[in-house]
Amino acid sequence: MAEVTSRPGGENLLFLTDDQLRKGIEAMFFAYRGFTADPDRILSEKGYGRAHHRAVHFINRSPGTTVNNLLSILGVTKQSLNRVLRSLIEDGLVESRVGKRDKRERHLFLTDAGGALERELSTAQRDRMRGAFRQAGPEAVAGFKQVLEAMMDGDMRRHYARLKETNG
Amino acid sequence: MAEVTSRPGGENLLFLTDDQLRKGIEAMFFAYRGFTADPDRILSEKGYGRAHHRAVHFINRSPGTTVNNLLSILGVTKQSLNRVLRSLIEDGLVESRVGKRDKRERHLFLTDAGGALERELSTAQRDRMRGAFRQAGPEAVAGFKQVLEAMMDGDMRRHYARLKETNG
DNA sequence: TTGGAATGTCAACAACGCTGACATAAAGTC
DNA sequence: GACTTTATGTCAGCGTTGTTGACATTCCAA
Repeated sequence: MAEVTSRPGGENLLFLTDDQLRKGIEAMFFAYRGFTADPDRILSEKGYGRAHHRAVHFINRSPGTTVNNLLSILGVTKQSLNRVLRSLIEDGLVESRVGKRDKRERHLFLTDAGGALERELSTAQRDRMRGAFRQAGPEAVAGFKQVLEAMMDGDMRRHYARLKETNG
Repeated sequence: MAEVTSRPGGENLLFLTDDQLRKGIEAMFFAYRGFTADPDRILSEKGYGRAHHRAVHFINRSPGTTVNNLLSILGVTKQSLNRVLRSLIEDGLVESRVGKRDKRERHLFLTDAGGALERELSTAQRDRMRGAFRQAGPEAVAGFKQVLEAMMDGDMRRHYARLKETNG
């Protein structure tokens, strides 16, 4: 698989060799560790985990979102999310309000304390991302986002696209 | 944070706004789900998890590696890795050979069956990566790798750099 | 009004991180 | 040879976060 791959168009497809793909896979693995390292440290000090971070992040992004909507974004079962939400509500970081039109629904909001945790976590994660972006430069960042978006499953790409348009 | 940020050099640093960083963070989250989705499906059918995939991947990449080396690559505790290795050895996917020079060490190898599982998993993951790479194009892929490498912790970047030079 | 769909909660279980304590065996040191 | 350190592994136990199953509530449509 080390030969030059080419297509009718004549473009060089060396970047699609198994070896290049393997490097991409390992880069994703190692980079994701860095991506989560800083929030993980903060969370473990407070007795929370990554699932709490994700819930807090997306509630902050879409205040008033329902449990069901959060489920489809996070891609976990409602039972798994429920456990996390319960602890966040008990600790006063998240508020759950019964829906007005549909009383089955619970609308989720961050409290002031929840907002503070969200800022602490997102600041740490943004600092890491900013360092990487600055080091790599704007063209690299554009490519980074293109590849990541192409790697998503359809459902996730839809969620990503919707959130992209929501300024934070 | 919506203003244009600029530096003495005069370059436009709009790509470092909080909003752009937030998009990068969400892209990482959603893309990583896609990245692991296909192997996860295969693994769950066989009663394994992601930890087994990682072990099999890196043993394949560095046949004869020691448990200790694997630990530092994977960044988990020996107890956690041991649980995974034990099941892989019991199931005949991994072979553990006592070191010749240093008999305390165990050198790890994939058996034929282990190699077959590795190929099945890496083929699925490469297919996804290939689709994303092809869709995004070579310049985007170069940027993707630059940003990911800049996002890694120092230890992980060292492991990544060493593996990059090893053809697979 | 009654039955099914949607929504969310509670209980129990599995995978896989973690720490701590301890056993074994080999290497290097005194 | 005795001692210490290093490498590996086991056992026990715990926490987070996935999973499925059972169930209560609410809404809507037949």
